[in-house]
Amino acid sequence: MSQWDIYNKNCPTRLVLDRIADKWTVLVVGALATETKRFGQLRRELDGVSQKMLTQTLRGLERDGIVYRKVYATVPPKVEYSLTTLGLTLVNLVETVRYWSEGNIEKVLMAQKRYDA
Amino acid sequence: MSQWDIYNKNCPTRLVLDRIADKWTVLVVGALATETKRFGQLRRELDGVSQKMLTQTLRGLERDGIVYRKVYATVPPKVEYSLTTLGLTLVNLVETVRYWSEGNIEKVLMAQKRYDA
DNA sequence: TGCTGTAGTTACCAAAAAGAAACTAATAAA
DNA sequence: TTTATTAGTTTCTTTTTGGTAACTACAGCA
Repeated sequence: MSQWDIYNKNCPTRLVLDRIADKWTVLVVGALATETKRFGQLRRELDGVSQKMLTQTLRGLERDGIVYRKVYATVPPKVEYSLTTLGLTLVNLVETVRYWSEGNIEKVLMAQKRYDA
Repeated sequence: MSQWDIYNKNCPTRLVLDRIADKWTVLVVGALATETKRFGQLRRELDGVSQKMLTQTLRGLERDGIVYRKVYATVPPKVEYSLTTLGLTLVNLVETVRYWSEGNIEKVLMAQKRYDA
């Protein structure tokens, strides 16, 4: 039993919850699970993400020590993103989220149909 | 290899991702993991949730077949919420999220301090 | 000479999310 | 007779979010 409690409004763990219970976070961490990738690669992979949202998400993850950002001082710029040790501990979690979503979508869609009727 | 791909913008699994990669969803499912609860109980447990957000979250989860809502036609009203079979398959996932948050908050806070300096 | 490519930042605007407060119904208790 | 109770809904307002477009640097290529 720790001092932290996510059910308490003022507990800082709420901030962590906000970060990882986030669509783009799940997709970014999943995309970086196997290999280092450049900004443009991520942008293309995360279909539908805007440049702004991707930058924001990556900055947040970098700040939280989940993603490592390596900048090459070249022109045109080159920036590589990878998971930190801490970030790697999230991989299992986000893959479970993905598998759950892809594995239960049919049930969810059926439930929605039933509800809407 | 299924027909679903969460990395595709138009894939309906994105909707499921939006639902479960959500702060209140994580907390609600966690709160209902062990027992059926009434609306007011949930409201008190989920510190900081507004009535409106809780209602919205519960409706969404009910629509997706994750939460079951049982209404007693009494006055004052009584409504009980519980997890469906589908909802129960989410319990492990949301508990992992909670444990990760509570277990890594210190590392995250330290990383933030470093980044902000 | 001028166009392309990369990984951003910034400003602006529209849309959506979320908070606050007021209102409901019928019964039981004070 | 008034009041409290429960689980909402509704309206209004504020805040946050997110999208679009414009701008940057400089090397390489036609």
